[in-house]
Amino acid sequence: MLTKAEKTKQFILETAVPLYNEKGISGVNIDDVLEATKLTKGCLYGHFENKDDLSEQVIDLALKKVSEKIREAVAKGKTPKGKLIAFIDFYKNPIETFISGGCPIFNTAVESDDNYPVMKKKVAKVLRIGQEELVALLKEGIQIGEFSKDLDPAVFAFKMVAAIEGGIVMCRVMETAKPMQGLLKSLKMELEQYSL
Amino acid sequence: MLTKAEKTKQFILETAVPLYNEKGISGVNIDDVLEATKLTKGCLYGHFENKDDLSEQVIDLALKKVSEKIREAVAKGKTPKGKLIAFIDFYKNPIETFISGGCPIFNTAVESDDNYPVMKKKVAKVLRIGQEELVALLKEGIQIGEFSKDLDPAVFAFKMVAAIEGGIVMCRVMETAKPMQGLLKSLKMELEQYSL
DNA sequence: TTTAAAATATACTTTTTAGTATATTTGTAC
DNA sequence: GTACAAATATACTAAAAAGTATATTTTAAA
Repeated sequence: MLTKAEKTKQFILETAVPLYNEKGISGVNIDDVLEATKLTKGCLYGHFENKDDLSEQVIDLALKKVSEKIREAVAKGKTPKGKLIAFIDFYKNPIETFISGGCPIFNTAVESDDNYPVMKKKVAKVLRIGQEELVALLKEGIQIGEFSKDLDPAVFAFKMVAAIEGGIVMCRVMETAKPMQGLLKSLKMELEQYSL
Repeated sequence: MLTKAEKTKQFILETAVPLYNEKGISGVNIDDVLEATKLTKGCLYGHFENKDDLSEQVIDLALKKVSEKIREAVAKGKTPKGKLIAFIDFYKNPIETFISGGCPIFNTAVESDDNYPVMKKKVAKVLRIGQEELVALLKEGIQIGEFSKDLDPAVFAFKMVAAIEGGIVMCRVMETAKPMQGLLKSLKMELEQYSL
């Protein structure tokens, strides 16, 4: 059973996740977190060394949550092709995202790039593992004869994620989910072209 | 001729552009700008009302600079297809970008999304106009018989920008320009498929 | 060259944010 | 139920950042 302290800490992290995803690491301040949790400084600093410590654990949780959710979605597909389509459909709605504020992987990637080397490493790892999993899926698809050998797994995996993540940002800023539909359809068509 | 004050103001803006692109709007503070320009507060506040005013003008300039540079690059292409290939090649090197710190359009898009409505509008406009220009180029290509009518201009324009911008972020975080080459090649191949 | 206005520098105040010392409350083992 | 430790709240200090008043320097017109 979780102790009261562990529960509180988890509550703080869970509450802070959307806050960080919306405002960014530099944009969040401690008072925002206190306001959102209705807790006080004494309490917060009882669970975290300082703001950096909090930020790191929040980002960790955000990355973990979204990674797990995507894996869950992908797992619902029956074959490699089905799994890839499930992946493509994951961010069907780029405005109302799983964690409010867009994709935490990408948000953190952009902000950490020149400023937060520790976070940057974390995101890089998530992206790298994600790419490896997608490549493995595409290779499996080729092996079982679902896809043609002309399909380059590494190139397609990268293109897919880059386009989807880029598309999310564009849709959010332009305040329309519409182009996303066309994009996802186009990615599926591309996959279809390589289908046997 | 530019007065001294105008020169100084331009100098501040030009110096601040890469700073903002690297650190983000929330991440930059006035002292960073003073440090980079070797100027003093009195001087800076003589040219800008406050930090928001400075930020807005810096972002304006960054967006203008990158837009112009892209237009220049595209203009070098002879036909619609040539122009599109020039566009695709623009961010060939996602690590050493035109303005240090990645693409200012995307960086600003991500940060402004939930925090800076004014900037968000500016980026949305830049993206919208960019899409319109690319769509026009693709339509022209279809009209003059360079591309097949099966090519959907709006979908392809969106996919292209989303993939490139997403690819830039991924490459930067993973610290490798390699996947970008595969992506750009793949986008060109896609264009080739629709070529007559 | 003189001089008045514009531009810039200096030295300050204010505000915001992070962090801490200590008091109070709450949970739990006895 | 009591007592002790863990958890949380209060009220403070410290640091960082923004912003301002005023002095000094520079520019350019007369």
